[in-house]
Order: sequence, then structure tokens, then C-alpha cells
Amino acid sequence: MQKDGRMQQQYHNTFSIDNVILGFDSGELKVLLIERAEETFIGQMALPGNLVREDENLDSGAARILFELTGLEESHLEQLYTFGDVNRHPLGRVITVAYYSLIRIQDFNLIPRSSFARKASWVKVSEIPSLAFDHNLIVNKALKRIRGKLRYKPIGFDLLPEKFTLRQLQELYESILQIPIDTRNFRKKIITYDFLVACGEKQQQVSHRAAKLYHFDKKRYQELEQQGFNFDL
Amino acid sequence: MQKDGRMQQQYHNTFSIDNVILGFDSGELKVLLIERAEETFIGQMALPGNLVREDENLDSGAARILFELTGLEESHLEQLYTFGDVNRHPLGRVITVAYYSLIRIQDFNLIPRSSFARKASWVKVSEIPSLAFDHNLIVNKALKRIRGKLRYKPIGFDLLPEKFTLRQLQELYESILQIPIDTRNFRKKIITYDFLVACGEKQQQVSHRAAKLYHFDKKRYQELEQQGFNFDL
DNA sequence: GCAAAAGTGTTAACTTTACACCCATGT
DNA sequence: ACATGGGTGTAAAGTTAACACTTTTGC
Repeated sequence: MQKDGRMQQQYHNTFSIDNVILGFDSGELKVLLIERAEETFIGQMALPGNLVREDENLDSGAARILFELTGLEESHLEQLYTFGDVNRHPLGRVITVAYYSLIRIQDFNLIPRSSFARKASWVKVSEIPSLAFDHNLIVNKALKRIRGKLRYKPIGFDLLPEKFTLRQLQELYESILQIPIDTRNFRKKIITYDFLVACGEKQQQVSHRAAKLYHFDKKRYQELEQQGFNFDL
Repeated sequence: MQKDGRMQQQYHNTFSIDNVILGFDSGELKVLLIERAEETFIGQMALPGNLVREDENLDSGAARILFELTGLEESHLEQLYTFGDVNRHPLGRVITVAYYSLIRIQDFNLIPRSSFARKASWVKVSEIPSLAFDHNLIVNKALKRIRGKLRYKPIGFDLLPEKFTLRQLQELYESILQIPIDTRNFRKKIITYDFLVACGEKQQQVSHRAAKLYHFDKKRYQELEQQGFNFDL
């Protein structure tokens, strides 16, 4: 590793935050990637990320990155893991705290709010190219995490529209976990859990029988959880 | 927050590692704490920790802290969470990457290998005092993590001696999870899992019928896991 | 021989799995 | 009227939970 004075000063003991922003669309999980405009790995795809500002908490930094790209606030955002191998950044020691966000991909249009937003795009997780730095590692860690968590926490709802059909929900599980699920058993189970409420509305503009729309009653879920209930798909 | 030039230089963009070292002894989970000899929070109990060296990976740093206190290498060591609130350190911005270690408390004597080791002591997790910095937060996060993980990964074995009785194992689960477990059902389940092997030895020096000793066959477990087996207590 | 913990089986309750047809709607 | 996905029940298999007595050993 080559370190001249400038780099030393610029990069020594530096922290960044990278955010694995995930959405579910057309039956597939997708990750929001940018094309790097800066010098290292220029032109290559990478996770959206930034240095941490001196006056901002880690969570706020991750939320800021999400907001600058998508305009979304108050999304599901969690710390994932911290990557700090000595050689992970070619210009010096940069430790990065990785986060992941689960967002409703339908709820917004990608509107540029920062210089890098022009080059952002959704990439199917099954088709992720070679990324800058150790970002493939980070994405893989995020996928492993959410695949595990999907089974015992109701995080799938953060990826669906507020109102969704039971089939959409089932397809989300089948697609992310890569398993087939029996429709009748799935419906019975999820309905008896008692945290889905029918909106009283139906799908529009489908060329077949319209499905009921449901939404996830988060308050109800939290009540149940406090009473010792464990979500388990 | 007061920052003179020296502090600025010393603490700006600084990262540290703290290690929640856990052991199981006399039927209780314990955490290894030190008494601070340095200026902030002097005399108060804290987690063992250190600044990260420029040439060491995060994992190695955590392993080093463990080694300096206990002489142990190759223990169960995992990254826990990164704490970086702007005000968590009174002298400036210090982001800390927290790890936890699970060790066999019987396997060693606390031998001082570093300046802070003289003051290290095991504290029952039910009796943790007010700690320096945000270290209570960190310990609580570690406890929550291992209580969750204990149910679906075989991490309990890392806290027991290599050879243990089924009752010791049961008591570990009962104590850490704070639940009663039916002895017969527990034994049936864990034996059918087929990764415990009887050593052919028995307890020594007990004033009652001696129990068989078992050990955890890690290779066998990993085989089973690859075949799709899920540990679940 | 008695105190103390080790070790062991059966049944009922519950949960999970497998499986196929009629229904509503748009074209 | 037909194509498309929506919606529903039952029985068998498997899993979990509840429960009490005999065995071994040291003192």
C-alpha cells in the first residue's frame, strides 16, 4: 500500500458508511447500486456510501445516504456489519460500517438529490456484477442476513406496498428464500397469526378474479410479540 | 464537548475495539470486566478494549484483547455491533467496534499479560454495575445476541468444558435463557440430533451416581448443517 | 440404608404437511 | 364460454409437551 502525505492525512483513520438498499419488484429482490464517479474504481458499480460526518451518528449517516438517493425517510434501516480489513481500501485504512435498508420500491421514483444519484440503478440480486472494494462481500452479508431474518421477523412487509395480496406476500417469500410454499398452508398460517387486516378493498385492473388487499398491523404485531409470540414462517 | 488541539489530534476519527468476554461458571453466565486505570472514568468498571492498530484487522484486534487478558487463542469470537454516537466518548469522536467471545472459563487462570489484566474480574451478568462510556449498552446487546443465537446455533458448547454432562448442558440453557426445561425431553432431543458423542468416561469425585461425559462433534454438526439440518432447542 | 443425582418411555395435544376443486372476473 | 388466478378443508404424519419411577454411587 502506497501512502503519500496527502493520502495519509485524508485516509488515515477514516470511517465510511455503505448502505445496501434493497427493494422487491417484479417478483425479484433488487439492490440499488451506483456507478462510481470518483477516482478509485471509477466507472465500476458500487454500494452508495459516504464518509461519516463529524457531527452525525452512524444511523443518521446511513439514513442520509438513503435519503439523498431516494428521498425516502423512515424506512427500515439496520446496521449490518463493520468491514475493516487493513487492505480493503487501496488508498489507506478505511473502516466502513455497513447498513441495509428495506424499501417499498413502488413508493417513489429515483430522483437525483445528490451528484451520484444520476447513476443509480436497481440490479437483481441474482445478477450482481463485480463491485468496487469489498462491496460484493457486503452485499452477500446483507442477503444472508435478510434471508435469515425473514423467517423469524416480519420484515417482508417493509418490501411490499402498504396494501398487498396474500399471493404477493407468498411470492416474496418464495423468491427471496428460494423455496416453494403451499398456498393453502401459507394462508392458513399467516391469517391465524392475526396481524394482517383486510382493507376491504380489492385489486384493480386485473383480468381475473381480483384478490383482497391486506395490510400489516404493526401495532398488533408488537402486542403479540410482547405476549411472547414468535413470528415463524 | 471540549476539544483542545491535543485531544483533537488524539481522538478525532479514532476507532477502538471492545470485547464482551463471556464465560459460564457455577451455573451462571459471567462477563470479564476491567477496572479502568486511565483518565476517563478512572476506577470504574469497563469492557476490555483498545484502539485499533494501523496494521491490524478488526478481528485480529479483538483476538489480541482476548489474548492479552486470558492467554486464550482460537476462541469463539464474533463481531457484535458498532457503536458510534457522536457523544459516546467524552473526549471526542471514538467509534467502537464491539465483539463478543465465548470461552471455557475453566480452561485457564487469569494471568496478567498486559497492564490492565491485574484488575480484571468475572462479574455475573445479573449483577453488572454501572460501566464506563456506553458499555452497559454494549453488554446488553451482547446478551441479547447470544440469548437469541443459543436457540438456533450450537454455541453453548463453546462455554462448557470439552467434556460435559447432559445436565450441565441443560443447566446452561436454563440459566442463560431463564426458562425451565424438561430433562427427559431435552435429552431425547439433543441425543437424536446425533452430534454429541459419549466419551466413554464418567464424572469423577461426585458423591452420587456419576454421569456420562459427552463431547460436541463439530465436524458431524457441520455435515448435518450442510444437509439442511437446523439446530433448534 | 439413605441421600443425591442419573437415567429412562408412553401418551395426549398440537403442528405441519400433503393434496384438488369450485369461484369470481375480464375478455 | 373460457382463461386466469382467487380462495378454501380435511386427514395423516410428525413433533412437542407432560409426567414418575428405578438405578447407581458415595457416605
